[in-house]
Amino acid sequence: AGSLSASPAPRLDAAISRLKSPRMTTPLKLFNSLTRQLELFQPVHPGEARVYTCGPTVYNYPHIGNMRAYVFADVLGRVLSFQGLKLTHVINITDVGHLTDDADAGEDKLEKAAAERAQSIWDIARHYTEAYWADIKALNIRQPAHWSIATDYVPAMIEFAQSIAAKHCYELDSGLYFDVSTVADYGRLARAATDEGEGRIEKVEGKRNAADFAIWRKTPAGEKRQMEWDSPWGRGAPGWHLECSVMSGQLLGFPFDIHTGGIDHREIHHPNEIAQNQAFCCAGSLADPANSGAKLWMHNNFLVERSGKMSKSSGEFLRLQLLIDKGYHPLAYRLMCLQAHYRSELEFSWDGLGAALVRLKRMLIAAQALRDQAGELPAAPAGGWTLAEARAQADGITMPLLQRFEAAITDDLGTPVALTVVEELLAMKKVDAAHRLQALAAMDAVLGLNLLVLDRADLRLRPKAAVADMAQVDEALARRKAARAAKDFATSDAIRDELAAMGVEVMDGDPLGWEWKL
RNA sequence: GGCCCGAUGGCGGAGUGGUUACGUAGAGGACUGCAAAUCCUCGCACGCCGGUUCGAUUCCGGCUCGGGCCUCCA
Repeated sequence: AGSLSASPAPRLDAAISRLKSPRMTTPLKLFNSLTRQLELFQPVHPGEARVYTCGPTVYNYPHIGNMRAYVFADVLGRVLSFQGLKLTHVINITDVGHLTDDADAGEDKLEKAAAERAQSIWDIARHYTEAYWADIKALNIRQPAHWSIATDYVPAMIEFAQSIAAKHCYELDSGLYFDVSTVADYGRLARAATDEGEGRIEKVEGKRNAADFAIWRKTPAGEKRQMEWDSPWGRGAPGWHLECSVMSGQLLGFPFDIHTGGIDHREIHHPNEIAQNQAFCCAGSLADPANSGAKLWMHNNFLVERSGKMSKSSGEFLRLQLLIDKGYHPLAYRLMCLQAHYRSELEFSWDGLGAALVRLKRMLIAAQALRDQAGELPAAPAGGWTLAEARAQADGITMPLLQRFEAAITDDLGTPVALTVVEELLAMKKVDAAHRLQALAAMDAVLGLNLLVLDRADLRLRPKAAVADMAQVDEALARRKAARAAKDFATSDAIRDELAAMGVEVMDGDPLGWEWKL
């Protein structure tokens, strides 16, 4: 019903204009995967924003495509903070193993990795958690309020499962299963995931519906796993959908504002999470999906490669550390992500990453000039810049730019357009440096490119494959400098070739002097 | 087989019913002993066929091609 009645746009506009008057804040529009529409963000708790982000399963290194999800969630969090909301962000770490093949059998990924490496499963999890956190830091992703570690919540998961078991679950030999027919509107997020039969879901004997999923996985008789817990349904491990429902509910309370994750989760993991939330919530099976757990579900699209989707199972994959080893600053990758809208697929290529690096370099050069010109910036207010504060500091030149920046960023996180506003700001040379620097600080608080902190020289990362050591480079540069001073250009040019062979490019007219060639 | 999405300049990537995205690459200029870097300026596009419209890259339909999910995956 209502499919051809009034489009949502006028209602949205009306709501926006209502909100606009009292405060100066630009209303935030976000795309809700549940309704597949832009919606006005209205916090569950006034003045607050509570966000849950599906985090990594730590049995392997994250690849840069994984990291796109956290760059996206970080920008979302920064925008919410920028709006003056008190942000509580949770990212989970799934250290309970997932299974290697179908949903209900097969090897546990963590157990498998542990066996292959002859290490404890806990060591494996810690190792990859730390690798993930290193990437988070390198990408200038802000620390969430909580990193929720799944294994810390197993008792809570059992409790949760017990509370829904009678009405919504049934037990099989392999575990406790959730009956998706017991909740209203199952699969609304995925759109028509209720179809049965033709799917490729492997049959589990006894399942009532093809889409039913495990809440608790029993350890097969005679086997012993490194990670297993006692439960009313026998020794085993929680199903992975359960983890997110429990941790988000415990740390943020139902209902909370926004749940984020990769677009792949829209089809299976999140519908199942929603079903669990519905079962758990007071209204039980009839609860509206949109009111049971998160109000708003947001999904970032994939980073893709010509060879297809980056996959952990396809062997070699792109790690952030690989980019760094090749001499690309990690924030160039962040910028690459920001250049595209989070809901669009983004094509990865080394050329594209190089383009982002050049762009970042030029932005930094301009930002540095601005810093030199403007001098000390007044300290940022406690808790960082908000829109209201940035506007209070703005003048006739920066105000319109700030407004355009806000318009872009509050339109479902329009980072590509927001970046062009930053560049416009930077290009207005010799005009009102102090105000421009303040505006830049506010904008960078959202984008997180560290434009006020990074030095251009920070981008000069030595590629791992570079053959020359610094002593050699310095020595050659010194010799060349002497030759140039003596106007011995033949020698000078010969040394330049020598340096080029070492992977070093000289730049005489540039304060930096030289650069590694990528 | 089911569900869904996309197709924009060399590459990446926004947006719009009638006018400029932007970045990078490329071209020209300034600077430089030369080159590079930097700065300035400039070209370059809207998959195909219909329809709606005064007008469509933008809306509708079809086609072609590409991709995703349906199995752990951001």
